[in-house]
Amino acid sequence: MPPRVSSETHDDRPESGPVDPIARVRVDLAVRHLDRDFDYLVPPQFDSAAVPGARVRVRFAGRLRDAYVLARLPQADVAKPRPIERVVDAIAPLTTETLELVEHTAERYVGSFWDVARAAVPSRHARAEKAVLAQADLQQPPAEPAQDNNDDVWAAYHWPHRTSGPKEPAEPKEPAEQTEPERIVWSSAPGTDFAAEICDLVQRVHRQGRGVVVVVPDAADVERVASRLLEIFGKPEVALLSADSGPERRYKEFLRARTGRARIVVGTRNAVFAPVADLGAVIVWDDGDDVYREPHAPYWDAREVAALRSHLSGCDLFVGAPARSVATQWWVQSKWAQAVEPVRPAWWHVQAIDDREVARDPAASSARIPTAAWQVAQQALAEGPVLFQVMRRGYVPLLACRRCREVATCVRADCAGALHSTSGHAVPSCTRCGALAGNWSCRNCQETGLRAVTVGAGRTAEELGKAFPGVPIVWSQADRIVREIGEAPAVVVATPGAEPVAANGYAGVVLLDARVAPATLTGPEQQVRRWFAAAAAVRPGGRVCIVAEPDGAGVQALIRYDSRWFADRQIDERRAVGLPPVTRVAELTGPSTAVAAFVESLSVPHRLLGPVPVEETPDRRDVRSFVVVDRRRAGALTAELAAAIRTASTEEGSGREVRVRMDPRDM
DNA sequence: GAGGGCCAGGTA
DNA sequence: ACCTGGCCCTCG
Repeated sequence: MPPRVSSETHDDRPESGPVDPIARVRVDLAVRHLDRDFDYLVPPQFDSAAVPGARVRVRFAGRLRDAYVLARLPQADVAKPRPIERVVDAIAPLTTETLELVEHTAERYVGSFWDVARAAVPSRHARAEKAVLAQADLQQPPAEPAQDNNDDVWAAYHWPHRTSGPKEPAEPKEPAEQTEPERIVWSSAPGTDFAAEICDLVQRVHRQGRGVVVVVPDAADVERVASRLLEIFGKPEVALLSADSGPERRYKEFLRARTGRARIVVGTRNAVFAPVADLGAVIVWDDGDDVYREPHAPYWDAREVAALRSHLSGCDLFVGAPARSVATQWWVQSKWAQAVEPVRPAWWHVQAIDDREVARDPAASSARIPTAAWQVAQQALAEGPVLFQVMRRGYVPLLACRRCREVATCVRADCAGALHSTSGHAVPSCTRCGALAGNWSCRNCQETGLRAVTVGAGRTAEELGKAFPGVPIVWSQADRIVREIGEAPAVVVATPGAEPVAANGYAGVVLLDARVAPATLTGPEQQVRRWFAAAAAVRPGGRVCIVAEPDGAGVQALIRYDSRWFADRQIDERRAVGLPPVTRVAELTGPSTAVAAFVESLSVPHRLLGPVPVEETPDRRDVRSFVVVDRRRAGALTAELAAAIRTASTEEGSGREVRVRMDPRDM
């Protein structure tokens, strides 16, 4: 990042026209080699509005384009800069702090400034801006926050530097004071409420008079955390940034944060960039969730952006999750962050049922649910609701030939989609084209009978309903999610992430489909994360049962309630094979010659994995390669890849089709 | 990416 | 002397 002169350093210049008459801008152009600085002249009428972080219209190569002002300078690096045409907003969307964050994020992920800025700033809405400006006069002083955290929400944790709770500064920090930011990762103790913990952290930051950003996986979590915060701080102090609130509302909330009216921001992924002045802390909840990876280029990761923000701005960072992620445990190992460990309560008990015995269990009424698990559920149901976690949604998501066990495919010759069945009496149908498979016969052996390969939540719910007559059955999965249930006994069947919140916790939790670990890099970590998320929803004294071999590392971690230990083991394994987070990785996808040319251009010492063909693009012959480097060389790697992208952008050929993804969550 | 300048080679 | 096409460079 080139050093930049800020306007503040030139206050002592003579009073002749605007002090720094030049705006260094980044223009919104779809071409990567033009993602660099250009200087424009600021006419006097725009002097006060064209500040760093402001959006302006400029003439570039003869056409009007949007641009962000990065800095104001006394001199341009060209003889005759063109003037800025106009300033777009009454309120500059970015602060100097978020501007810097956007730039560094683009650099880290080998992306363009505008691709990141588009994620950081919601689409402009003039009416929303007008409304926020109109509120300026009738702004009342913030209400005194209600103090209702008498009971210590951290009672079940070991904090590193005191008996409980984050450090409490005696007096508000001086802005100039350079104290080492506090970086904390915590994993939930069983039966605790993450929303209460987050609220406590927010209150501590707020008491210092500083702003705070809370990032959670989805809109439902925003709702859950915000409802508590609104109760404590009142509506004006809290801004909600989630995609499903509509463009006007969203931009309004964004500007309430930007103008300092709301000092607390709660939102999804993109909120990690929220322009909060005098930011005291960023709080991220459940960083292991894949939704933190932006699906569009340059594929930034909100957890890493939060870390970058803490690094750049010196704000505190709190990352919590039901289970320690490998990434945050790496922070702990490298002393970048400190861990807050849950204290395993005396009542914690996990029964692991070896599924090798399930097959031999004559009393098991389902091949999947051993007798011991039925008994656990039966006992717990006398006390309250019981959660069954299953991996697959639907009824029977995958069918196969009864005789030869070949996966059953669509009856239409031109469609090779797999068959599934949506209920006990429905005709199987194709998952791809929807065609009914009433007259199916096996392509391999002509058999017409089908058998279930996997069992979904629906079928499990049906089986459990028969087993526990009179007990209400709740079936929750992504497309038919149930958010909350009461404290009455109920059988709850849910897929990971769709577990309803039980009013008083679950009396029992049964983890099914736990036998096979997915064979991907982060598969075991994801699996453990799902188990902990469900198991931690058990109420004190409740029972947890997992159908898996008890000697697996993940199951052992659950039994000991020690996800940190599991993450440490994962890091050991990654270290042995030289994979992230011990190393850093760039994933290159595109036409094989172009990917090869990119790799060829690298001078940084690296290890190459691949290329392997990409299955997702059957129409094209794309390949994927992974460039693995020592962590210390990651900066050199991103710089060289950025140079390769710029070069390819000016050239003919397929180089422009190469996609770079830094540090993918899975490989 | 798109427009403009510039040189090469062809045409009146 | 003038047109045309292709290449490459710049764009502030």
